[in-house]
Amino acid sequence: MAKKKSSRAAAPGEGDSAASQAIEDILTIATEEFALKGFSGARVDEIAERTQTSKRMIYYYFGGKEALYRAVLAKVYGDIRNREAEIHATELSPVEAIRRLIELTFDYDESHVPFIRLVMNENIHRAKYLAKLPSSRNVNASVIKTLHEIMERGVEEGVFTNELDPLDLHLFISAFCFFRVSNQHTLKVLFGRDLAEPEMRRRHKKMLVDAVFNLLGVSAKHRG
Amino acid sequence: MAKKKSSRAAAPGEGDSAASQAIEDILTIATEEFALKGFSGARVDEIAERTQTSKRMIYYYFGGKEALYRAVLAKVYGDIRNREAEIHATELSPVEAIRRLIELTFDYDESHVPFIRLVMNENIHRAKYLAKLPSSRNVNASVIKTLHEIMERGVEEGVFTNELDPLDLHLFISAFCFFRVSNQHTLKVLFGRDLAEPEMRRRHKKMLVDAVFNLLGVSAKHRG
Amino acid sequence: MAKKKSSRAAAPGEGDSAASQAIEDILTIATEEFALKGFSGARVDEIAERTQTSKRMIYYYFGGKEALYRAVLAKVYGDIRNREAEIHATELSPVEAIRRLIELTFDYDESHVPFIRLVMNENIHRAKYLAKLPSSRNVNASVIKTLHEIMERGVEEGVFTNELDPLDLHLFISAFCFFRVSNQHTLKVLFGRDLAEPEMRRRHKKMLVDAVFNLLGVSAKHRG
Amino acid sequence: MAKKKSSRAAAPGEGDSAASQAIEDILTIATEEFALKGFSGARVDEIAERTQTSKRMIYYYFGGKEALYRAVLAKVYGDIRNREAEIHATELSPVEAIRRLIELTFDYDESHVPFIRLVMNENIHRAKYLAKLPSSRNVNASVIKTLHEIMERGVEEGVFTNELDPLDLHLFISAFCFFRVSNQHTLKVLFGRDLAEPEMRRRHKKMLVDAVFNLLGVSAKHRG
DNA sequence: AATGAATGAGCTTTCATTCAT
DNA sequence: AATGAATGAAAGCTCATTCAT
Repeated sequence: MAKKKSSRAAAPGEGDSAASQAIEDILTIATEEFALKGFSGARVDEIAERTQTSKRMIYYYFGGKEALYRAVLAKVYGDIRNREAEIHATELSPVEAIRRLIELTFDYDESHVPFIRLVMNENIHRAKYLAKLPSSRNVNASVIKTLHEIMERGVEEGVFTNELDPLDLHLFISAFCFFRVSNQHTLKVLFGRDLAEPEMRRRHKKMLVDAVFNLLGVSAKHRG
Repeated sequence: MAKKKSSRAAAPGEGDSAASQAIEDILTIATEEFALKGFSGARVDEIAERTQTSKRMIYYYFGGKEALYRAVLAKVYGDIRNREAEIHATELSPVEAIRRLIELTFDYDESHVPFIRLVMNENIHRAKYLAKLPSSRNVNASVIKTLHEIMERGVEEGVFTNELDPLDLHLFISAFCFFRVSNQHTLKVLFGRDLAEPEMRRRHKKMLVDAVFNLLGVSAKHRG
Repeated sequence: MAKKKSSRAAAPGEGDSAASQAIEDILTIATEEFALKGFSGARVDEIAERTQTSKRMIYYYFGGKEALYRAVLAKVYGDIRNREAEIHATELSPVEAIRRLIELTFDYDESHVPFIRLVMNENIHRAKYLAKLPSSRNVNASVIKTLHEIMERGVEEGVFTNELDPLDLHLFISAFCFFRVSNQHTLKVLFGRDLAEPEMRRRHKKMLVDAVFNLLGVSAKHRG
Repeated sequence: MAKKKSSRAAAPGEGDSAASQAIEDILTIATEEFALKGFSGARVDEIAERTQTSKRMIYYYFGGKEALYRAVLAKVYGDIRNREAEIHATELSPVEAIRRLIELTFDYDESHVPFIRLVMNENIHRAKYLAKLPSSRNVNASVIKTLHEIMERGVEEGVFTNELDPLDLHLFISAFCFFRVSNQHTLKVLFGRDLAEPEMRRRHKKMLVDAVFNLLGVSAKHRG
């Protein structure tokens, strides 16, 4: 890599200097390693080896294994906001917004295995590291707000005939989407079925959408 | 070598000798430690220290850290069968059997946090150790059979107007029950709510039962 | 094996009781293991496992690893006497006696690899254990005496025109016979040749006989 | 990983940095220890203790006990080349070259006990580690070539009237020189004689030279 | 006389981290 | 600002041996 760059400015994390690139590189590899092996299972040596930089740099830039792990956590939790922004709930009918939200969650979880695994790992550690993140508190508040808004509209329009706690609904949706991915390996061993089978995927997605519409009391004719 | 010892000593838990007791003791503590810290995070030293026996004995009885972990895994997965036996599905009406099954799963997961955490840990390790257990394959096959039998009866009696894949339904139920416990810590940090709040527990349980009855097409009058 | 024998007499090592059989069994396996891995490399556990008896019995009968090793050493060094008895030097002409001695040594070493390896191992340990054997001192004295007697006769008869120190000659013969076996593995790696090849064997044997006759000043016509 | 380090660090001994010195230091002590106790008998702790560096450094520089042992092996086998270079066979008459070669081998083996012991140890391990050395194959090929060249010249010049396989002759010479050192301890115990006694040394050396000249068919007048 | 169960001591190895420039 | 070299502490594991009957 570049040895000497005269301008070494840029706030940590956004610049394009050699340093920033190294940081990005480390974060990418670290995300994979922590997701793959968990916090205790991951090895600083191994992360360093897969990186363009040296082990020493990890300490230089991040301070230690835990700090690196926290940086990884902050990154992946930050990425979720992008998902929610994509819903554009206000532009859709309540029914479509819900359907969209579920499908997005379903697909996001399935395609972001490292994120799922990091969350699992956090729970193994009783969210110890997540709790230390300054950004952690309000990360998911927006989902709740979005859900709340959709449900309010649905009730007003008379399509949702059942009121639910937004958090309950969020958990209900998240649980199934998350579990399918998080527990795929034990499920594979126990039942000999791969949850990624396209047919099963489709069935599961539909089942979840149906279940949510049922809970919200959406009549058949309103489901489109 | 150690394998032979292990299989002989740790065998069916009938004995009550001092050895059997020590083994039981080790298994109990090890279950807690592995559940608490995961496989990599748990320390043989620490398990030994909390035990009546010495670290050396763990190697004597089990052969190594991994073998001990596998014994723990075998134990907790074995315990699940007891839960299922408690359902007595055939003695109940289909509706009651389903309700019973859901409530039992809900309660079991909530009251067996170590089991939940061990399963999480297994998934972190891509079910590597579970796959090595000779008993792993048919552990959960019985749930599927039970579910299948209940659903068949429900359809025959005309109370279930919707047919579902038993595995799909099992996953649907498991996901919510499991997720509430497995992800309780990140959820607590993110939403500031404790999922063990009695009110929320009740609401969640009811929500799941409702959702399943909806999926099975059970009319309001048949739900009791 | 037999569990209880009423008569438990017999001095250690010669009787035919169950105990004696067990001792013999242990000695046989121990010889193999010590020859294979050396003193430090051999494992009491492994010896016990390959034995009909238990590890505990090794301590019961022999007292410990070192004592067992010494017993093995005593046994294999004792066996050598049988070799020398087979020479019947006095019944042969000096030339034939020498030839016979060399060929016997050559063949014995080649066919008693464990013995060779135990001697190597002893030298690794600076003959520490051999020195502790009560029988060690006079073990090989007889070879020297035999050689001395043959050479004396040869000189008297005028067939040996050169006088040699019997010990020197013994070492000269032993060295080549021993080395071919003891160093066969490194030689194989270094030169890619297996010293057990029949042709090479024959050549080596002849070379040694020739060399010794030369040293003893045996003229061509007397060599037969 | 460590392999990389090892091969980089322990590489051609040209460097004189602190690291190189530490490596040299470790290698020296390790050579002694492995020669003294064998591979299994030697303790990493003990090597470290006798070293200027720590046990940890041994793993840092070499990667493990086995790797260290292999490095030791590579070093001592490499040193032999220096011996052969000293012969300057081509500058000597065939008779003198042979004499020189024998005397050098005789003296080298006697003054390099650790080397002898390491070779013994390798044979205990069936040359397992030597076989893994990339340099092992052609180490001794040159001796054979040298011998071949000398013998060819001797035959041409009419001083060697007997043809021999160079490898056979090499083994013949090596056997005696090696055995005198390798088996000195058991021989001391068995015969009560120290092979290092100056008189015996001289006699043995002469005996070997004589024996070889005899095998090569060198007449008395050509021996100088 | 015979033995299953237990174990202290010490082994090799690994880990995240910091020194020194 | 950047880094190669070094390391204390502790991890998992193995060994010959002895306890208790």
